[in-house]
Amino acid sequence: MLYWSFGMEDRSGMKNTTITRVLPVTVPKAADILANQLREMIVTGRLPPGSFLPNERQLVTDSGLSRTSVRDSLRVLESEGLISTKVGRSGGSMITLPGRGSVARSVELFVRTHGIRLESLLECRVAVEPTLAALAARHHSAEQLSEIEALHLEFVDSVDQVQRYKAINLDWHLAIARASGNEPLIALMEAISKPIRDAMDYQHVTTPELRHSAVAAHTKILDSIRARDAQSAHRRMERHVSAYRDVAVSQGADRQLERPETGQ
Amino acid sequence: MLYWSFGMEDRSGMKNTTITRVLPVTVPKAADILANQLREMIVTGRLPPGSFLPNERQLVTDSGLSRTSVRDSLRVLESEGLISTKVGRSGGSMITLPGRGSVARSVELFVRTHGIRLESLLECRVAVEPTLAALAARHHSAEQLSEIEALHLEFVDSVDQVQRYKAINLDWHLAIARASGNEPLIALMEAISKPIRDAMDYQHVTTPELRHSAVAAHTKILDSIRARDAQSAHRRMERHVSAYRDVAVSQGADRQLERPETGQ
DNA sequence: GTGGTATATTTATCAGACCATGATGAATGA
DNA sequence: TCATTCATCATGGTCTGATAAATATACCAC
Repeated sequence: MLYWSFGMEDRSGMKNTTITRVLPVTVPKAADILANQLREMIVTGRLPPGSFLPNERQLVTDSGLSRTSVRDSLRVLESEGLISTKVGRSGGSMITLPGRGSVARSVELFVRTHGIRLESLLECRVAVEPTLAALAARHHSAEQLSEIEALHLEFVDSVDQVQRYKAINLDWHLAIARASGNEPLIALMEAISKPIRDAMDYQHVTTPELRHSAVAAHTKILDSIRARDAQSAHRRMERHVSAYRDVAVSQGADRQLERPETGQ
Repeated sequence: MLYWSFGMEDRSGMKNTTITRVLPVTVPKAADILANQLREMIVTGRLPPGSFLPNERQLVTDSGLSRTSVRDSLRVLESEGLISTKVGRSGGSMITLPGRGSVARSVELFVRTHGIRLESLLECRVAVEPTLAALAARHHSAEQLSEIEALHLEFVDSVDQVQRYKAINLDWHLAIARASGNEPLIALMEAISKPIRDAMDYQHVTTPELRHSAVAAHTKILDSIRARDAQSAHRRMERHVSAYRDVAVSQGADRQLERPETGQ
C-alpha cells in the first residue's frame, strides 16, 4: 500500500522533491561484513602481525554467524594475504602482512587478463628504473651493494649462456630496486618483472653484441651507484632501459601478451 | 627408516651437498585446486568475460567436491575480481576482469599495513608522472584532452576553495594518466592516489601561494600536452611533482601513514 | 634420551536442509 | 489490449551438525 502510491508517482513521470524516499538499500553478505571488521582490525594494528585470530568456533559464537559464513570471510582475508591459516593443534589463523608478492599477483592477473602489451611493461620500466637507480645510489647499504656486485660478477660471467644471462639480468635489476628503499616502487618492479620475464622467455632473442653492451651499461651504472652519484645513476639507467625497450619493440615484441589466439 | 639417516645428517651440522633431500611437501586444499583450475580457464580466455560459470550445484557434481569447497573457491575468485556473483533466478557467477581498482585495493592494503611513508608515495609520483605526461602528450585523444581541459578550468576556478581544490587537483592528474594509454602505469597512479589523498586530507596544509603556483604549473603542462610536446610535458611535470614532494616533505609529512599509535 | 603412542585441539570437508533473492510467466483486472 | 499482481522456480546465501585430517603436546616403553 505504501509503495503503491510511490509507484504512482514514479509512473506519472513527475519529479516531486518534497517526498522523501528511502535510499536504495543493499544487503551485504554476512561474510563480507565480518571480513570487513576483521580487515579493519588488522590494518589498524589492533591485531598485530604474528598474533592469532580467535579460532573458527569462537568467531562463530562471537559473531552469531554460522561456521559457513565465518569461513567464507576467512577465505577472503586469506586470499588478500592478511591471514595465514594452519590446521592442527595450536593451528588457527595467524595475522600476516600482504607483502610485495601480493601486489605482484594482483598486477599479474591484471596484465594477463587485459592482454597488456610488452611495450607497455617496458615503458613502465623506463619510467620507474631510473628513479630506482638514483634512490639506490643514495640509500644503498653495504650488504645491498655487495649483493648487487655479486650478481654483476655472475652477470659478466654468464654473457655466453643465454638462459643464465636472462635470469641474472632481471635479478640484478631487482636487487637495485630493493636497494632503493622505496617499497611501492620495489613492489611495482617485482610485479612487472614476472610478466616481462615470461614474455622475454617466450620470444625475445638476444645477440652476443646486445649482451656485451648490456654488460657494459650495467658496469657503468654500478659505478655510479657505488659512488653514490644519484644523477648519473639515473641518467645511465635511463639510457640502458630505453635502449632495451627500443630493441624489444623494434623486434615486433609489441604484440599483446596472453590471449593471442582470440585476437582481441 | 629412510628419514632417519637424513635426520642424522641434520643434527650433525654438516652440509653435504651430495645428499638430495625431499622438498617440503605442502598439501593443497581442495578449494584452492578448484580455484586454480577456474582461474586458469578465465585468464586464458576459455571462459570469456560476460559468460557464466556453471552454477554451484553443477560445479559440485563436476568437481566431486562438496558445496563448501566449491563455494570457498568461488569466494577466492570473487575477491580477486575474476567473477561477480549474483543471487536469484538467472543469477550465478559471471566472469569479469579484475580492473585497475583491483590493483588499487591490493596496493592500498600494502601501503596501509606496512605504514608506507607519504614521502615514498610522492617519490613514486615523481618517478611515474613525468612519463605519464609525456605519453599523454603523444597519445591523447580529443575527448581525453577536453576532459583534462575541463578539469583544468574547474581547477583554476577552485583555487580559493581548499577542499574542492584538492579533489580536482588529483582528478586532473588522473585524467592525464588515463590519457597516457599505459594501463599498468595508470593502475599504479590510481593505486597510490587514494592513499595520497587520504594522507593529504589528514595533514597537508596548502597556502594560497602554493595553490596559485600549482595552477601556473598545470597551465604550462597542459600547453605542452596540447602541443603534443612530450619532452616539455615530461620536464614540466617533473618539476611540478618534485616541487610538490619537496613542500610536503619539508612540512614534516614524512612520517608513516597508518599505525601512528604503535610508533613502529 | 630416543622414538613411539595416545590425546587434545584445530581446520578441512562433507551432507543436507531451509531461507532470500529476483526473473519469469500465468492469472487478473481495468 | 495492456498493465498489474502474484505464484513459481532457479539461484546463491545461510545454517546445522557431523566426520576426517593434521599437528602440537604429554606421556610411555625401551
